[in-house]
Amino acid sequence: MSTKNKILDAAEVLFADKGFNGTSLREITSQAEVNLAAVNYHFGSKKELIKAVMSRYMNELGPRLESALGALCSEEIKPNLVDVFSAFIDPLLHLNNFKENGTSIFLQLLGRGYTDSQGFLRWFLTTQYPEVIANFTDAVHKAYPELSAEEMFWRLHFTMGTIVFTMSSSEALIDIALSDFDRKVDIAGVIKQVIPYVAAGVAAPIIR
Amino acid sequence: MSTKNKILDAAEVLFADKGFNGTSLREITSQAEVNLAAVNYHFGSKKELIKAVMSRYMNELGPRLESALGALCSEEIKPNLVDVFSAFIDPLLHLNNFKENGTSIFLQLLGRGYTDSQGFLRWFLTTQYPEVIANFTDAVHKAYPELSAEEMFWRLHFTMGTIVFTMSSSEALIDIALSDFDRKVDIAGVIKQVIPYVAAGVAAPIIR
DNA sequence: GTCTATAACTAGATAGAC
DNA sequence: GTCTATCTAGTTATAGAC
Repeated sequence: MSTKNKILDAAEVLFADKGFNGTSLREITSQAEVNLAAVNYHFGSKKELIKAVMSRYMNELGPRLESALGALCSEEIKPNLVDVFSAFIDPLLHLNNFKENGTSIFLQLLGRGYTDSQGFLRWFLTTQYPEVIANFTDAVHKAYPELSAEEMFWRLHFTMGTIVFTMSSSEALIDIALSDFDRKVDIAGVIKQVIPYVAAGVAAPIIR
Repeated sequence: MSTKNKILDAAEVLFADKGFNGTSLREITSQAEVNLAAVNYHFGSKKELIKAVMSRYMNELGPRLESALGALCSEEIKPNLVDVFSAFIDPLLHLNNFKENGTSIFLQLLGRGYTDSQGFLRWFLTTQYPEVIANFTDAVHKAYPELSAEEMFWRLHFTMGTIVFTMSSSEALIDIALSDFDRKVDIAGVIKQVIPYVAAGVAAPIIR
């Protein structure tokens, strides 16, 4: 296993857990069992390392998400919103094959990127992967054409917030579900819980 | 104006904007135009300062929220979920009288507290202000008694996520609404947009 | 490519004069 | 209660030997 990958593997777990600001290069390199200087040698800077961590996941997720949403849009019959959100399940869970706890780590990273470092990751995703976002809004529009572009903007953002925030604290939620309700859930279980919620939210009556 | 309050006023804005980890005591004291050592003199540590910032808001919000939710629970007729969530509007907007942009700042701080510093603020709120949470779950239970305690737990967490995440990035959202849709919204407008969404989410059909 | 050593800087916290 | 000066420990990043 290469030094570069050792760094990426250690960094993503620490970033997901403690945020980008909250994780030092020293923690990463000692966890990865490589020399401190290796990060700057292989990636140039901490910021570039963050981009590399996210890109590795996006390159895995993006094509699968595009084809799942694309299939939904090209069907003859109109999809419903639960179908649209359900299209995310397989691509997201596939990240668990790519990497242990990959789904959970990726979604936590996404949440960190939105709140840490004042939205630099939002910029990164929207400029580097705009086709994923376009695919999604197309699918939602097909499922719910009455929704205006502005309403769509608001509701998609609320949905993003729900998912990302839930996943940022998914470990705590899984612990609470076990201790308070004696219910053993994993990340797939959390995703299945959240889909009816966001689908209903997006489909809510429009009040003016 | 006392040094203590000057520090609190400067700290809350910086914390909301850049997170707790992302804000140094040096930034706070220079913004507040007080000496660096004053934070440790008046608050003991950075962590205690964070608690003091949150307490100032919670002490303002808590009683108003309790009476608004209490009124709803003591009514003869069953409230609906939109009423329950709408009970938050006045107490939250009242924070704007207490402090310029108080509503926005408080909700951003809440979001920071959930994601920064590995949930220490969640612990702080649930242990220091449990009656606010109990009031809310009672009101939701009265509006939607079919929801099991476990479903309630999940959906209230999703709701918290939606609100808090939305407010963390409310400035960006308000900018986008203006530039892309020529719509001028303020923080009250964002709250009114989000209520139908979360009410529908909480009221979503239960799938097992 | 990988290492040690260290530069250059920033963090939170404190001792002690006033 | 407020200041300066400083301590200790942390940070990212780099120069240069191997």
